[in-house]
Amino acid sequence: MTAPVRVTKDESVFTMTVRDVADQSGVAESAVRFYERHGLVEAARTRGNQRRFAPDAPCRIKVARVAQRVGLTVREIGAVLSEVTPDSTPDVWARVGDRLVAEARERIRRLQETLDDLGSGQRLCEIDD
Amino acid sequence: MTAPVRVTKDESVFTMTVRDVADQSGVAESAVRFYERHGLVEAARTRGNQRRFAPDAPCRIKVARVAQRVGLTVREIGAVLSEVTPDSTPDVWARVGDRLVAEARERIRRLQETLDDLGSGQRLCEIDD
DNA sequence: GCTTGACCTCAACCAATGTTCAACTTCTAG
DNA sequence: CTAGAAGTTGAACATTGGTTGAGGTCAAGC
Repeated sequence: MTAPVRVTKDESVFTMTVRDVADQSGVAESAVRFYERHGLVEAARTRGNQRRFAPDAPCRIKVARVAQRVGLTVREIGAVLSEVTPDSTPDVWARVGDRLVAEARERIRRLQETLDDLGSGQRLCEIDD
Repeated sequence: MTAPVRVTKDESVFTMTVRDVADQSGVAESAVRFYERHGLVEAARTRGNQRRFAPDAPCRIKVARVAQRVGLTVREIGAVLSEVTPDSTPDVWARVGDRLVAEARERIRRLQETLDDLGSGQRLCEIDD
């Protein structure tokens, strides 16, 4: 053993620029920075203070966008994604998926409820919140 | 004919105060004023500049809230409600109901689409917007 | 050495949907 | 008639999810 081995983190995986992540995830650079500030993705910094993202960043952002579609706030998405690391096993991702499915079902359920109210023959202004 | 007859508008139906409307529709007074500013409800003014609403105001606001639940913006709701007057026939209200039903169905459809994507076995980060 | 492009931060702005506050005015009941 | 409850306005604030712009830095190529 000649050199110290860094077990915890290989900095070299942090290679993607903001531009790269924006392109590959399909959002604006400003959004990438916004998501980083809110903890959805993590970035290392170069000596010149520039962000460098790991290759999982675009994926995380894409998942975040799906999560937004089902109605999670950025804060909630941050919490969900904080459970996932680059070395997470697939079942961790599966739980994220489950969470999104549950959320989507709930939204659908509530909308369907409203829809049922609307079709109930009840007069519109008598539908309660 | 001794007195001029006002055929167009009987001001005397505008009797409800902001407080009345807020109570009967279940929203805050500030919201009632907000909705008035955005044209969801109309108010006459007393000589002292206070709002007086017609009895249909709470109903309009309740419908507006249902409309919000199905995803319409205040602007859109204003447009929808502008079709309805106190003397509208029931079928005008029915069309409002239809519009809300259509909107709710559309939202449900889109959510269901996302849900299907989530269940498709596809990896999360490969779901497109 | 200089220009160019990509990046940085921080602050301001946008839209939607209200709420809250201060400073007044009006209405109503006794 | 007068006190107190209730109404008025406009501006500022809050929250969510970003975008835009000014002013500054950094690295590379000519």
